[in-house]
Amino acid sequence: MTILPPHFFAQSTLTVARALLGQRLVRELKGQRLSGLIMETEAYIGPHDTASHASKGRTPRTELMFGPPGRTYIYLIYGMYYMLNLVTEEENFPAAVLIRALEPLEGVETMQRQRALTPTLSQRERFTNGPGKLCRALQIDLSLNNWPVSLGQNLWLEAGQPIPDAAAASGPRIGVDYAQPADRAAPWRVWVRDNPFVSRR
DNA sequence: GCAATGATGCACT
DNA sequence: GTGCATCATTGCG
Repeated sequence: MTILPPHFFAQSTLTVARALLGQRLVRELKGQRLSGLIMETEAYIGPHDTASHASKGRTPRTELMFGPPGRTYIYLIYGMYYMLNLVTEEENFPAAVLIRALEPLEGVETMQRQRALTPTLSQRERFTNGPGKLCRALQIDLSLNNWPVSLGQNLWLEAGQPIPDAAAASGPRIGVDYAQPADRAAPWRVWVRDNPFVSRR
């Protein structure tokens, strides 16, 4: 079992977004392992990407995106969902990868319980197929903000299942209609083709 | 099947 | 006061 090291996240953001597909995200909760393989990510790159929070400049909230790679950037959206990002590239260049979907592997019943799903929504495909949903399922909140993910505690990544190029797809990001047209159209969302755990079924 | 909508807290003008 | 890197439910047909 190999924990992804800090220099993995120091690469270009698109490289990291692609390389994260198939890697295993692990959450340790009260001694129990919850984990899943990453099936979908999105890249937010640099100070001029108007889809990125960092395009507004350095603020207390976006400061982490300007920080060193290999840490989390987590924020609350719509008053109720957390988003999990991993900071990439060198310090002072604001960039991160949003984790959008997982295939749940370990702790599936715990994830289901934390999502408090009704029976009609109890398929495994629905537990973690969206950025807000996976944070709820893995109990990821602001207490994990700015967390170094190479320590192998609380939250980390392990080498998973390599995804061949033929199985990887890319396209425009989701939920960024407020961005400039060029940024809205940039194919910076990456996912595993025909995978049932990807968001927006 | 789909589109429309309400929930809900906080960063930022 | 405005606007979110979302999701589950409702109301259609």
